[in-house]
Amino acid sequence: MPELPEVETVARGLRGSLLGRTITGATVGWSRTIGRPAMDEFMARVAGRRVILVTRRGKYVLIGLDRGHLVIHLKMSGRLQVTPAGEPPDPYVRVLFDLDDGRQLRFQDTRKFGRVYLVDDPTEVTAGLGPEPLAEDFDLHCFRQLLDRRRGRLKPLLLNQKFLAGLGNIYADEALFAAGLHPLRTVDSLTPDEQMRLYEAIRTILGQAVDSRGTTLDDKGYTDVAGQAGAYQDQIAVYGRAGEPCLRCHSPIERIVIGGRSAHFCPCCQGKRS
DNA sequence: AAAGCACCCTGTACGC
DNA sequence: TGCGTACAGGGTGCTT
Repeated sequence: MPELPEVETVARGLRGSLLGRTITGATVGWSRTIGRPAMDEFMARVAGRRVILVTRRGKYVLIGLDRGHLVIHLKMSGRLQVTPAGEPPDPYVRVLFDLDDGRQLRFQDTRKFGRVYLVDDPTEVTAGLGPEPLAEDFDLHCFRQLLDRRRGRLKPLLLNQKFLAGLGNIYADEALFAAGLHPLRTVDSLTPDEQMRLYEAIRTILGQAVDSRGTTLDDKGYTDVAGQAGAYQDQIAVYGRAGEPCLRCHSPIERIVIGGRSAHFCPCCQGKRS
C-alpha cells in the first residue's frame, strides 16, 4: 500500500521520465477514477499540456502542468508506470496518458479506489493535510505542539492525515514499535521522553523506508515507476508479523483491531503503560 | 474532538 | 475441485 516512502519513490521516478514531456492525450477506462472535472472535460483539458514539475504532498503525487495540476492518490492498489510504446495493455489500467515521446503514463488500479484530479491549484485537494513529517522545519517542538492539540489513541492518530501527512498502516505500526509505544496508548499519557521517541521514530522509519524505495510485501504489491519492487519489507519489524517472534525480545507479535484497522505490536517491547 | 461504522472495490484466503 | 463468504486496505462521510 503506497504510503509516503512509496509515493516519494514514485514521484522521483516520474520526475525523471515526465519532466518536459507533453501529454498528447488521455484515455479513461474507469470514469470514477477521475475525481474532477468530469471525464470528458478531464480528457479535453489534459491534452496538449506539458509537465513542468513533479512533487509529492502526503500520499499524493503532484504533477504540475503548464496549465493546471494533476493530483493523484494511489490509495491501496494504484500504480503509476511509464511504459515504452507498444507495451501490451494491462487489464487494470484506469487512466492512460499518451506522451509526446511515444511512451505512456499508465495509472493502474485493481481496487479502483485511486483518484486522479485535474485542478488549477493542488491545495484544492490537499488543503486538509497535516505537516510533512520529513520536512526540515518539522522539528520536535512542532510535533509537541501538534500532540498538545490532540487526544485519543496513538494508532488512529498516526493514521489521521490531518494530524500528519503520509503515514499509513505499515509505517504507523513500525514507528510505534521503534518508539516502544503501545498503539492503544493515549496522546495525553505520553511523557516528554516518549513524545521525543515517537518523533524520532517517525522520522527515522520514514527516512529509512524512502532510502529503501518503499515496501513491497508481495508480487501484487507496490512497485515504482519502472515496475521495480522496494526493499523495506526486509526491515519490517511488526507489520503483518502476527504470531511471529519479535526481532528484539522474541515474544510473539500481536495483532489487534483499532478503529476498524489492524495494528501489529510486540506486547513486551511496547508496554501498555509508560 | 474522538470513536465507530458503512462505503467504495476486488483478489485472495479460508471453510465446507 | 469448486463454491460461497469474509477480509484487507485509505480515506470520506455520517452518526453517536
